[in-house]
Order: sequence, then structure tokens, then C-alpha cells
Amino acid sequence: MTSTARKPSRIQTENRKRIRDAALGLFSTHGFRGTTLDQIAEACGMHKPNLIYYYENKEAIHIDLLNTLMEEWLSPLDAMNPDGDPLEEILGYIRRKMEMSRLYPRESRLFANEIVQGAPRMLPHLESTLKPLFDRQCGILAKWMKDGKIAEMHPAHLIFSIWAVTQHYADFEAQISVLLPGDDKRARGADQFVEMMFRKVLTP
Amino acid sequence: MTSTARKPSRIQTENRKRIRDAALGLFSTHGFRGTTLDQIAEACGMHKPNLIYYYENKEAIHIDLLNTLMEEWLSPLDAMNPDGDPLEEILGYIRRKMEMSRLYPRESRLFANEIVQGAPRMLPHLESTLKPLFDRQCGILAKWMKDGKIAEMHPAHLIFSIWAVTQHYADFEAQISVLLPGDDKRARGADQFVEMMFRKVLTP
DNA sequence: CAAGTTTTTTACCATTTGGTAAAGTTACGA
DNA sequence: TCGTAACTTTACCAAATGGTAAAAAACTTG
Repeated sequence: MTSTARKPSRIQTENRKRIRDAALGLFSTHGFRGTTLDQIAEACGMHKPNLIYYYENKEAIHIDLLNTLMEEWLSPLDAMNPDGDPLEEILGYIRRKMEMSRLYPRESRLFANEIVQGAPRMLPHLESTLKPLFDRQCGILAKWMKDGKIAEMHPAHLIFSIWAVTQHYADFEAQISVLLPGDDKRARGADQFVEMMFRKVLTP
Repeated sequence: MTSTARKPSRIQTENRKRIRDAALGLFSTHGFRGTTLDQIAEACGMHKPNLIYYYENKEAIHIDLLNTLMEEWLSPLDAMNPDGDPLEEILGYIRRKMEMSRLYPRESRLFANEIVQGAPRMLPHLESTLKPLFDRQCGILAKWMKDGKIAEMHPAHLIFSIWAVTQHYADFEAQISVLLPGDDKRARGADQFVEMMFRKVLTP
């Protein structure tokens, strides 16, 4: 029985990464169907058949991207410490989300594209990976509320609102930059507003 | 000199509408590039060349959709009355936005797709139509704040947060329905949460 | 360094897709 | 009701696109 999966060589690891990086930029702004293999190839300085050498097909690149990025994208949520100070834990999470919107807008938009279009390639992953994590965090929030540490509210909707507001700055940047031009202190203004907002909401 | 623009016939008006309706459903879930003329044609029971008879090309359908829907999409913002009760005016706006997320998720996702991908076909429209409206509403909010009617904060970011939270329920429905299954009272829970949230934020 | 293996490149192909030409059909005003 | 303009359908096409075949080049290892 021959081994079907060999461990990847140095070149393989490197080139797959180059491909993912180029594909991330393109998929996140043009969507899956709006991106061609030729575009990806040119963006990473390779030839089209070379992409297919590393990935079975176009969809495999997209799926690998989603899977690879999913866990680091969710890691801040997992970092919420049940034994820490509730308000500070949540605000810390919000700050990390704002930071990620600023540092990794491509990742944010990649997921936004995928979800807006009905998550055709990610639904199973949402079920299996995100859902348990989400439920656990809802549990932590619920306990903090029951203990009177933060205001009582529906934990799930609280998380939704945090995601909505923080990711909005990455996903809708095209709109925001039209409505609020004069770039320099926009990020700080956003951070301050969001912190103020959730502090108010969460204070019992 | 022959007239270049004739007034549209009854059939023209009807069929253009049929096309727009079919295209709205497809563009909003598959994006512009992810939707084919054949799909649109089948969805509205026409043949492909017939689409081209009514619209110059595929892009013209998309542009017409965006333009046609833009103003009704923005109308609730314009309905905010500067002389009304500030808190109630804003909460009323938020309620209408939540209602629109529920009744017109296709429109919401159409715009979301467009903006996430950098608004390639809508940037001018954002500048010319949305921006003035947005600035005016920011002015109204600022005045309410100065008068001490609502809490002091950055008006633009307040509007962003309202858009983010309300549209999130339409745009990210695929995710929400995984995380919060058992559909029946989700909409009411969302309404209640959002109202509670912004009431807290806005109360001085 | 020679033999084998991995990686890259060139040339190509089948399908999809946006769009056209033109004949056929229907609606409608005089 | 007849002629014309509006509309629909059939048959087609060229370009774009995802993907393949196979030779050439580069790298690895005994």
C-alpha cells in the first residue's frame, strides 16, 4: 500500500503559501467566481498549471484559505478568560477584534464574502468549529450576567453586535472612506467610539 | 434628429422589472461575476437575447438594480425628523432598519456584496447621493448631542454602528442561523436586543 | 555525478459565457 | 384589418476560463 499523503517539501510549503497569499487578496475583493486562475498566477509570479500542481483546482485554494484562516481568525474569542474581570475581558476581546479589522482586512472580507453568499463552502466548518466555541462563550457571558458582573442581555446577540460593529470597519471600508475622508485619526476615533459604546452597554 | 430616448412601453416596464427581480436574487447571493445571464434568463422565464434586448449588457442590469434600489434603501435615513424627539427618532430609524433587514435581505446583501468588493460600480453614487445625506444626518445628531438630548459621541460612528448591527442580521444570516437555530423568535430577540442596546448607548 | 524525483513551462483543449444576427411572432395604432 | 413597430426566438460566435498533457528544467540523493 503506497502512502497517499507524503509530507510536503520545503518548496511545496513555500509555494503553497505564496499562492494562498495572492489568492487571499483576490478572493477577498473579487469573490470566488470573480477571481481567475490567471489572476492568481500572475499575482504570485507563477504559471497557471503550476497552481494546479499545488492545488487540485481553484476551489481547493479557496477551501484551504478558509480553513487555514478560520482558526487564527477565531482565536481571540477563545482567549476570553472565564476567571478574569468580565468587563475587561470583553473589552479586551473587542479591542483585539478592532485590531484585526485594521491589520487583516483581507481575511475579514474573505469571510464576509463567503457568509454573505450563503457560506457555500463553509457551512460544515461553521457547524463543527464555530458553533461549539460560540456556545461556550455564550455560556461564559451568561454566567457573568447571572453573577451581576455585566448587564443582563441575550449573550448571542451581544456577540453578533460585537462582530457586526468591529468587522464593519474592514468589510465596509469602501463606504466608510467615502463618508469619513481625511484618514489619519479615523482608526482611533473608531476604537474610542466602539469602546465607549460597549462599555455603556455592558455596565450593569 | 431622431429622439434617442423614447418613453418605455407597458411591456418594457413590466419585463425590465421581471428581469430586475430575478437578477436581484441571483446577484445578491452569487455576486456579479458569480451570476450568469443564462441563470437570470431562466429565473425570469426569458431567453438570454431577450435580456440583452432590454438591457445593453449584464453590467447594465446590475447598475440599474443598484440605482433603483439605492433611494428606497436610504429613505428611512431621510425620514429622521430634526424636530421630533431625538431618542424616539433614532430608535424609530433603527426599527425601520431592522424591519428592512427582515423584509429585504436581498437588497441588503446586494449592497453588501458591492461594498465588500470595493464598490466598483457604486463609488460615484456613494459620493453624490449618500454622502450629502449622511452629512446632513450627522449634523442633526450633532445638534441633538449639543442640546443634551442624547449622549455625546461621534455621530458618524454612531450611524456606522447602527448600519453594522442592523444589516448584520440580513448579510450574515447564513452564520446566524447556524449559531442560533430554532428560528421562531429570533427576529423578536434581535429587535429587543438592538433596541435595548442603542437605548443604553444614546441615553445621556 | 548519474539516476530518479520534483518542479516548471509550453502548448493545448473543452466548456462556459457574454453577446450578436436575423428570422419569426405578436401587439397596436391608423 | 392591415402595416409597421415592438418583441421573441433560434442559431450561432469569439473570448475567457478552468484544466490537461507532456516535455524541459532543476533539484535531491545514493
